[in-house]
Order: sequence, then structure tokens, then C-alpha cells
Amino acid sequence: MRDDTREDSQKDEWLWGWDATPGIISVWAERDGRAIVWRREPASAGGALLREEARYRPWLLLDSLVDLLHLGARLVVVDDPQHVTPQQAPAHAVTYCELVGPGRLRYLVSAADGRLLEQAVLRGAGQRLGRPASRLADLGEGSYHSVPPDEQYLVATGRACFRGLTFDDLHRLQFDLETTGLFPDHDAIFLIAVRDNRGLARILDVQEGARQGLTGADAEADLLRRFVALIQARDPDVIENHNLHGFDLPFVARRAELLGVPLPLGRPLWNGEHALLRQRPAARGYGIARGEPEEIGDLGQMSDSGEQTEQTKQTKQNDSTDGDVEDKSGEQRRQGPPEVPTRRGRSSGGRYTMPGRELIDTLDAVRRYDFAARDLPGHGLKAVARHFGLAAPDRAYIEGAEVYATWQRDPDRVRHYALDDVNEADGLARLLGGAAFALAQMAPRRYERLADAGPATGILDPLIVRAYVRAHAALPAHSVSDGEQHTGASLYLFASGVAQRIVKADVSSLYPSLMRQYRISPAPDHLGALLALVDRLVEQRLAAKSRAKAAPPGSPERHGDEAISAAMKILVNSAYGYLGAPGLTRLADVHAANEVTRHGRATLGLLCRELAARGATLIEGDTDGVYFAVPQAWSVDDERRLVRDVADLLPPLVRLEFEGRYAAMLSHETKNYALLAYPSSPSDPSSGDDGDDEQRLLLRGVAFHSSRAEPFGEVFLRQAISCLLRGDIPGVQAVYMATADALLRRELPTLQVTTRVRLTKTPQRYLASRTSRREAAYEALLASGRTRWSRGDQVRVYRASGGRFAVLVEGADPRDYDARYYVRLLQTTYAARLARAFTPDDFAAVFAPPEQPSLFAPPLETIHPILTTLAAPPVDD
DNA sequence: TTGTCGCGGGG
DNA sequence: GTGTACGCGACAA
Repeated sequence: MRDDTREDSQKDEWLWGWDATPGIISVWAERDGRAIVWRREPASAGGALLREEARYRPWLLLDSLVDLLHLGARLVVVDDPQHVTPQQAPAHAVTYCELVGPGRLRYLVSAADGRLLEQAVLRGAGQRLGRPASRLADLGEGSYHSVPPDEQYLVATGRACFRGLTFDDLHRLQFDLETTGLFPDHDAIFLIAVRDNRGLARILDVQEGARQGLTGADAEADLLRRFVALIQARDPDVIENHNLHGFDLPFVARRAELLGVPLPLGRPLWNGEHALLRQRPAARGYGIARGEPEEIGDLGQMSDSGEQTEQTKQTKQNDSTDGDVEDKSGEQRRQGPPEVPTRRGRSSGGRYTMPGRELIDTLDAVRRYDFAARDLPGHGLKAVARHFGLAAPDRAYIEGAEVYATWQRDPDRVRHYALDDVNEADGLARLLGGAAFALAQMAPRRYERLADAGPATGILDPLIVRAYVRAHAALPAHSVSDGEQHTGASLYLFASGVAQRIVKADVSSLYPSLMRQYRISPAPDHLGALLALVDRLVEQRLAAKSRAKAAPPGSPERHGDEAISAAMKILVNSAYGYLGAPGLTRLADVHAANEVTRHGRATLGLLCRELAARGATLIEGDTDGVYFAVPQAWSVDDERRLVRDVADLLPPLVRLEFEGRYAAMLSHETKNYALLAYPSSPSDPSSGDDGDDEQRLLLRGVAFHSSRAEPFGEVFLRQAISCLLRGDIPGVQAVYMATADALLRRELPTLQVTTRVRLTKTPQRYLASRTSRREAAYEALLASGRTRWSRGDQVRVYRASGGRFAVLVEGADPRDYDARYYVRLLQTTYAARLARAFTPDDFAAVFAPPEQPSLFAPPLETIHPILTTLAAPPVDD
């Protein structure tokens, strides 16, 4: 009993660290052993900001002491190299201890100054290798492990961020740029919207400078200086925006460089001056992101916002300014000019940082969310904000390419738009940023790094390293692939067409459950850290979920517990991915991963067989869950009993859950289906036909919505499938006929037949390739007289009468679309998505060409949707 | 037709 | 200090 408790608290330390220091917001450490910790009191305690200078003992892990033997008596063995008193070893000593167990990295070494520690190791390595060693990497793969200074500090102290703070205790600021275009070499910033969660909402723009007689580059430089002053004055803990690292920061950095404006946006370090914006070391970032210069040149001349701006012209004259985002007091980190976004430059690598503040890109949070949920229409700010209901009713929308032109015509509209942007960025950060906030309370990394980290390499690995160091266990060398093939999950389509009384049952967190149930652990993990973490995460997540449910909706407590639950879900679900990524994760073990998927396939097979044996009609099974239909006469209780009966056949940690029930389903292909929810009263499918069926319709898969689809097609699909799932076949045909009719009469607005296309070629590039291949979007631009556009512009294109392509100008509605073409598209593309629901004859009758209705078709009333069985339940193996 | 590459975001 | 998935459309062979 007492052993259990001690073991539990040890494993809690692996997950949460062991030092309860509250309120840490950010840590900045140098390799020389100095650290600065910024802490904030909870708002309830005054919310003051504290700045503490600290020291830590830099450390690293080695596979051998041989490179340190040259130190002689200056190499001293101690119990705990991360905490050494002057009595234990002199100040200039390198200290070490030997770690236990079979891992290759079996020496924890430390010194008062990390640079001296490294130099000592490198000197010994140079002697051993017979050539100078200048970096730890020269020691060779797998013979050492070191982490950045701030993480050394957090591991050594057992501290973590945000203890005792709620999300809103952080001082969070959002800013958003409005620019004349996408390319900072040639476009300029004319407006910056700034808001924070302490009541600020401000627009900075070049018109203010203009009132003092500043124009062009002077006005832009003045704008940047006022921006810097505002950040310093507000002194936020966190700076957020959507695509912050991919657009706003590189744009600001580049413009500042060209204009010669320094960017001291960080908090003061030791010298008392605000630290400059810098790039986070990310080797991969630039090279590929620099882009092809001649293309950038093209873009400058072809900017869609017309002529080059005053600002840009003037800026060009002082291209050689020495603006520098480097912190002169720090190490020389920058290896080249700041990254600019280019065609290939989605800047997953290029990241920025500023001491004392955490830079959070809501695009990262959106991607992390959608990785699991897969229900977002896109990852853009506006689309996501609308999806989550964050968009204000009077939200201003301006197409990207129109922003600058709108500014010149109607600046207040752009101001409104930019404030809407920062407000939505704030809402998004609150809604989706909680997970990273909670992760920062666990893992020994800064918040901003946890926000963009991959969960396996970026979070689990640091947790595991900290656990090994804490337990004084020798750390296994980094895994390499032994060639074992990774096997996957199973996916079955049992039936296609239409079925009623649908139930979805799935195993919550299947893979981690199987790891726990069958104690599947990667072979090199002699400490058992991964499985112990998964155990803790699953247990504590359940607790956090029930705490969240008990807390008042909207309360900080609820937000906090939901965030912990979301964070733990991310970690739990990545434990399996961790196993299967040799070369990426330290303790990968593909054999163990395959053991998990093997149990997973067996579990899904068992579910399917047992459900079918008890009267269910299987429709689709995927990895960890099944859609099936039950007989018409069954009650909800019958459905639940079935799921419970089958759940009882599974081992205790593998929990089958009743996930949902639906009135009807159209099964099209695997992962492509439509579900009709029951009317408002979930227990009574026959009640309340209030005509909002379309809202109760859930469409899944690319067959039912693709970003390129014409709006009229999506509308048709929703209406037709809604009728279909209600059994209203005449209604399906009526929708079809009405849509065709509206097209033929051109009653549908032109917007309904357009597709949104993003332009990837410059005019020159397209003209060069035009002879060999014509592309609709560019032909449309040329046909409408546009010879100038910018890469990255999005346009709406449609097919106009006479077979030519046309661009739809915002606000226009010429109704000159090729109606017959779109009627054909309605038949061949959209109606076809309902084909599985009918016999071929019935399909032909329902969707006859509108101009020649079939005389011999069966009456619609006699047509019923069908369900076709495609496969039997998998057999036991 | 089939295989490979690049994109997703920001103005 | 390593990225990353996944599905689609564009382009080359």
C-alpha cells in the first residue's frame, strides 16, 4: 500500500514535475547558468508581474566519461549533478553521476557554466578522435543528449509553467497587420490592429503619421515604432494571432529590416533593455523559404493592388539598411535574413521568439484541433471563426486582394475589419489554445514551443527524458528502424445505400486502452515511463472531465479542466504514434506498435461479429467504431442493451461506448456518408417534423463537401439528401428539378456556380505555359481583361455562356453562366452522390434529364431507397 | 492514363 | 533540432 502510494507520486512527478512554484509565465536561460523567470500572480491576488533572476546547473547526458577524464581531479562524482553544493565540488569542477539500468546514455554530467562543460567534453572528444570537435554533434549520433537552456532549467528544477493560473490570468495581446500585399520585399504595412484582454482595442495606421507630415516609408517606419512602443507599454505575457509565424512576424521583421527600425519587442533581460525579436533556432526554416528571387521581382511589378505603393517605392531606395532583429546582448542566433513567406515557404520551421513573452499562433491550435476532429471547412481565420460561432453579427469581410484598395476608398471599413480579425484571433485562442496552456503545466518546455510541437517528439519525448533524469535511470539511445513494417487499422464497408435507425458505437481511446490492457510497452523503455504516463493520463483525464462537468459553464475552472482534458487526450492519443515512429521518437518500437494494431483489428472484428449476431445490420467499421442499423421495432433501450451486451465481451480497460443514434444514414463509400439526426426529442423519431431537417443533416467525407464545390451543388446535396433520408423520393426529384430549372432560367445568382481558385502562377509564368496547357482560372482572368495578379490571390471563376471562362468580380452578378453546363454538372457530379440509394432504373427515373422527363418511368411513390450488402462481418482469426 | 510534387495560411 | 497527416489538384512522363 505504502509502496503503491510512493510509486503513484513518483509517476505524478513524471507527468507534472515536482516543484509547485506558482505563476511561471516564461523562462529565459543562457548556457552560462543564468536564468530569468517571469511569474504572474493570479488576478485574484493582484495580478502583479514578478521578474526573478535565478541560477541553474547546466547538464547533459553522455554515454561515456572518457572525454572528461582529462579533467583529472576536476571531475567529481556526486549524488545529484543538478544540485551541487560548494562542499561537494569546487566551483570549476565538472560533476557527474552514473545512472542505473541498461540505457546507453548512462552519465548525467553538469557544471556551473554550460559553455565550460561543453568545452571540456569537446576537448576530450578532440583528443580521442584525433581531430578538433567544435560541436556536441561531433561526438556522434546517440552518444549524448542535450536540451536547450530553458528546458535544462525546467528539468533540473522540476518546475513547469502556469501553476495556479487560469488562462485569463495571462495578459494576452493580439495584433494583426494589414498590408498592401503578401510579400514584404515589395509590399508595405499600412495598419496594425492591436487588442488585449485588459481592455485595449486600438488601430495604428499610416494616416496618423500622415497628419504629422510623414509619408511613404517614413510613415511605415513610424507605424512600426508606435507598434513597438505600444507592445512595451502594454507588456503582454502572450502575443497571439492567426498565422503569426507564417505571416505577421516575418512580415514585420522584414519590413523593419528594410526600414531600419529595431524591434525591441521582448522583455528586458539582464542588461535592462527590451530584448529584440529573434528567430528561434530552426535549421530547416530558411533555405527552402527564401524563394526564387526573380519570382518575387515579378510579383512586385504585378501586385494586384495596382501600382507599387508610395511606401514601397521609397523603401527600395534604402534597401541596404542595417535593421537587425538580432539581440546584440545574446548569442548570435540568426544565420540569415528573416524568412519571408514564399511559394514554398509555409514556415513550419521558421519561428520567432522574444524573451519574456510567449508567441502563440492560433493556426497551430486550429491544425491540432482538426487533426482529430476533421470537421473544419478550412483553416483560415474567418472560416474557423464562423464554424465555431465566434464571428460577430456585423463582422466585416474583405477579400485579401481587395484590402488595400478598400483602405484607399474606405479606411474605416478596413479598421473595422482588422479589429474583427484580432477579436476572432482572441476567441480562437481561448477556444482552442487551452490544450497548449495545460500542456505547459506538465512538460518541461516553454508554452510557445508546446503550442506548435508535435505531440510525440515535442511533448512525450521531453516528458520521458525528464522522467529518466528524475529517476536517475540510464536513457536509451535514440531508436532506429529495424525494418519492421508498420501494420495498420482495419476499415470495412459492409453496406452502401440508405438505412434507418442507425447507431454508432465506438471504443474510446482504443489504442491507449489496448496498451494499458495488454501492458504493451516499448522494449527499450526499461523504466516503463511511457506506459506509466499513459496510465496517469487516462486516469487523470477522466477526473478532469468530471470536474469540468461539475463546474459552472463558462467558468475559468471549467475552461481549465476542459483544457487539461484536451491536453491529455492529445498526449494519450499520440502514445501509439510514439511507438510507431522509429528515428523520430527515442523509445519507438514498431513491434509493440504492431501488437497494438493487431489487438485493435481483433477488437473491431469481434465487435462487428457480435453486433451482427445480435440482429444489427452492419454498415461501416473503421479502426475503433461501427455504424450499424437496428430493426425498426427496437427501442432506444434495445439499442443501448445491445451495445452493453457486446461491451461486456471486451476486457475491462477496453470500453465500448454508445456514441450516438441517427434516424437514417446514406452510406456512399468508406468515410463518406450522410447522417440524419432524430428530431428534437431524441427518444421519439416520429415526433416534430419541423422542417429543419437540413440542419439535422451531417455530411461526412469529400464526396459531400469539397472546398472546390460550386455552392449550388452543396445546397442541392443537402436538400436532396435530407429528403432522401426522410424517405421523400418525390421531394428528391422536386429539389433536382427546381435546381435545374433555376439554373436554366438563370434564377440562381452567379456566385452559386463559381468555384474559388487560388492563383499559383504569375502572369508571366502562365503566359509561358499557356500554349501547352490552358487553365480555366487564368483564361478567365485574361478574358475579363485582367493581366495583373499576384500569386496567392483567390478568385471566383465560372463557366460563362459560349464556353468561355469568367471571373466573378466581388459584388457583381452578371447571370451569364452556361446554364446547360451546370445542369449537366448537377446530374453527373452531384446527383451521382445519391446513386447508391437506388436501383439503376429508379435512379434514372428520379434524375431524368429535366428537359426530357421519362414517359415510362415508374411512379415515384413506388420507389424506395435501397441498402446493398457488400461484405459479411470479418471472421475470427 | 499513371506517378510525383506541392499545398493547406497570411494581404 | 529533427516535423506531420491526409487528401486533392496540378503537372510531367
